[in-house]
Amino acid sequence: MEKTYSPSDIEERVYRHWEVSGLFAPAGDGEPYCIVIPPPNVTGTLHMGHAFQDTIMDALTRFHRMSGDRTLWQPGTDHAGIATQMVVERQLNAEGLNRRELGREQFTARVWQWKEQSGGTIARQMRRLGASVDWGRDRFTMDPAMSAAVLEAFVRLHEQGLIYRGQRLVNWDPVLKTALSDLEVQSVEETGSLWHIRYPFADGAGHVTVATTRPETLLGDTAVAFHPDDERYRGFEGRRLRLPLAEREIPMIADAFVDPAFGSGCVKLTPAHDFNDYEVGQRHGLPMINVLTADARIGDGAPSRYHGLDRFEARQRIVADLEAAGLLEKTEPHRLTVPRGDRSGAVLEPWLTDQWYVQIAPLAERAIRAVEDGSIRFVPANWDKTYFEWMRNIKDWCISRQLWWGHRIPAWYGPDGTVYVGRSEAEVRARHGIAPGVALTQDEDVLDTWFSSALWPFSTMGWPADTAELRTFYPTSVLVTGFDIIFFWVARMIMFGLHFTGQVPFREVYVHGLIRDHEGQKMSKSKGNVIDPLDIVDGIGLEELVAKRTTGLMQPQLAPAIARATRRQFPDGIPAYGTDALRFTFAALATQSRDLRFDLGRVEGYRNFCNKLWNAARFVLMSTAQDEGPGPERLSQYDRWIRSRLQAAIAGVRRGFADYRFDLAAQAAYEFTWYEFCDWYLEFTKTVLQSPDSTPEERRGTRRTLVETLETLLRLLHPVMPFITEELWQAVAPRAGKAAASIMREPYPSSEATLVDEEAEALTRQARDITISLRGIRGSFDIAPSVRTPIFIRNASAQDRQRIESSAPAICRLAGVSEIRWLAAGQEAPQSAAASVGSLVVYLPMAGLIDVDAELARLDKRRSKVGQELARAEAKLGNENFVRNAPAEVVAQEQARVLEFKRELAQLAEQYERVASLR
RNA sequence: GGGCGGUUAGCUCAGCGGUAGAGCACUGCUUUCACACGGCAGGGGUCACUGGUUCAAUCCCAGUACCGCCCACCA
Repeated sequence: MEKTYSPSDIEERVYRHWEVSGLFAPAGDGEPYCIVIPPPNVTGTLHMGHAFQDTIMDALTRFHRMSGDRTLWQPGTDHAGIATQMVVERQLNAEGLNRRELGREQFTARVWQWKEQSGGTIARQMRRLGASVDWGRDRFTMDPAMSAAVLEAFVRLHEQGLIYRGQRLVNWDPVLKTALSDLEVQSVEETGSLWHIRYPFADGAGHVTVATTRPETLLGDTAVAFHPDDERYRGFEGRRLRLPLAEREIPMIADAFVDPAFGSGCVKLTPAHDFNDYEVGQRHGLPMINVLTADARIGDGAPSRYHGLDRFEARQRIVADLEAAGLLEKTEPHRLTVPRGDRSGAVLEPWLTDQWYVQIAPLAERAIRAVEDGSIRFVPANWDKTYFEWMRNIKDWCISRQLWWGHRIPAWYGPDGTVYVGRSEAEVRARHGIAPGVALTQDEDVLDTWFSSALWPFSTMGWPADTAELRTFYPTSVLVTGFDIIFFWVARMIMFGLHFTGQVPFREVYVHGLIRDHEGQKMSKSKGNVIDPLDIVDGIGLEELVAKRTTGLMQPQLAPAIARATRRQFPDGIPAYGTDALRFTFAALATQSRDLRFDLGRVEGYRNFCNKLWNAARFVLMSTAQDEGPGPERLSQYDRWIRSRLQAAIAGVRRGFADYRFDLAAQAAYEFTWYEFCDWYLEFTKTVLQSPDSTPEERRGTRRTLVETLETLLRLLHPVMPFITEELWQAVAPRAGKAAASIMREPYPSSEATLVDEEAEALTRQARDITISLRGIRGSFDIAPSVRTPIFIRNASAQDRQRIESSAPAICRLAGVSEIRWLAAGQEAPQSAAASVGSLVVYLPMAGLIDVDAELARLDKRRSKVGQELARAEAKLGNENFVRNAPAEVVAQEQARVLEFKRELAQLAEQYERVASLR
């Protein structure tokens, strides 16, 4: 074995072995356990957030698989309608083409081609990250079977009256020329203007003033409203105004929606271009005048001199015309929230169109109840508040998109405009008796991508058929997701799951934080702070990294700054840390926080941990390469100690998994491995294995313990660090009498109470405390590690003496002790430095070497610390309320501490005097 | 406007009604036969602030300040 762990030699080979051995498929007849992957964009690449999420899902999957559950991690990808279509359209633009020229069929063929070409990236990345998904069940949301599920869901909802087509205001993206759902609208606060405009009365008697941030919509105004209780406008209801520029007459109306304190208390109403105005318009039966076209130019509803103007040009023109007419009272700067499309970034328009909607209230009601009654549990629990908040205010879901890439809406229109919904044109014709000669045209639109995503937990299992998968794995066990898609995805899966299957889609939702860069910034291409997870695994040179970050930018002018920052942060590029180090970092990062700062320094630390484990295994293998042959065994106190500590570590890691606290699980595993197994136990075993005094029985016991502890530890670590543990396990397991194709299906360790050994722990604790005290003294006097000295111990009871003698070889080895001598009461120690260990005093003689001042300073420091503690403890006990009210064991503990402090202080004083007398 | 978080060592974060922790960084010693991606020792914190509850508060409660996120129809 190499001295240094080299992940690149191992990972791909090990993964291939797992995959060809079919180890990822569900097996056995244990309790079913299932996670469906949140399907990433099929043409995308995995970013750090995916890698993080995949690590958690894989750790859970491996944990449950090893626990004997029939475990399925269901993989798949998403067609990502808008995102993918935009990418391909951009490709076309670069070739001087556009999708309209190509036509629908050719265009979608082109998208499929792009999907085939780039679709393998994610699978490759996931393999590299060690994801143990069942590749045999890989799904894509536009696979025939998935599409059939979408069709079925749509038709059923329609039949049940839960999908309807209607004309109403929708969020319209004039760049992408499609409707969007409320969720796809980003509210961005921006600086604009507030224009105060005079609307003259039709009878020429003065005017009212209205304030607006969107003067161009004036052309579509159909009323001006004020608050019914507003004294200033008492009796104005029904008065007619002459709408400037459009020269139409519009009424004044009263509606409680108006805030009298804002501006003049009068608001213009444009029911066709504003959601509020629309509602007021509905209440008052106002006409709706559409003045915008699909690409947000001024259209037919407006006076012809404005036709064809872009909305922002029109705004300038209209303000100028108003000013010329003396109707512009004033203009003020104004902060306002602007709705923008989350994909295009374009300012959205509320626009009157025909769209398909899901009537959401009946679905939401059940979905709320499922979380209220605990059928679904959020982890951390607080997220249910966010969920309820949204679900209780939810509105109907606009599901039609004016795109070509996606599931086409299964609706056909007859020549008279009648709408028929069905699974196919043939079905529609048959059901409605439409003659072959009558033309039917299918709806041009496709469904919102999230419509198919909402079916994912059961469509991947074969729904609407009643399949074995569905019966076995549905409801799935847990959904692992970021909080950013609770509304987009989680809520909709719950609604659809309950509606179509009558069951929740998952029992738990583990909501993790979002991976940000080391400064807490969101990782994004335009910020230039993106790290490809595989670049951490395999490493990347600086130039390549700079190139990666600066090519394909939407705003190429950012490239130099990004290049500079990258060169500063990674002057030598990124070294190859390996998958396990990255995965361990993710696990350790998975606190309950919603922002998780990713720092390469931590990866380095956990890479070192991998190396530590590697070398520990190397040591175990070397130490057990030769043995005494079979025979009786005897476990030393150290053997019993590490076996006992291992139980605590197992319990800690298991608790972490059970609570979705991967950070705590990682910490428990790390601390045991490094601070107990490596730092102490491996050192202890040297005293047994390298001492001529130890018996064959003892050697056998220690060798067995070394191997068994490491073998168990590897299984304990495997869910988080699959590669290194597999590689080492294959070497170590045979020494423990085990052999298997993989560690993957070996049982997950469980904590066994019978192996907890208080006596061995106490014994070892004492040996450790003595060692640590002596090292402290040696450290403060700069005694070279090679110098060995005798020590003296005072106050040892017969039991202490027996115990310490049994630990003597370890103390001698680890603390540079040549010999342990005992001081009888009243017997003087030679010139020494001293330390208290429980009731014992340990002396380290320093004949002639002792630095009197240094030792006095050291004693002083300790004395002041102990003195402070003592004062605090005594003050507590002096408080009679404490003694009366605190639990007896707390009081007793405090009393014990006082005794301990007093004893140590006395010893310190005595030692101080002895040392001082040497001056 | 509503909702939800956060504030603990230089940095990133755990923790928790009763002795304040880790990683990284820092200082000193150390290349002895698992590991220098190592070992040993060490420095560093009035746990944001103010009140309250309690025998006891970093922890529970209330308020304040600052930071952040989400939702929302105020022109």
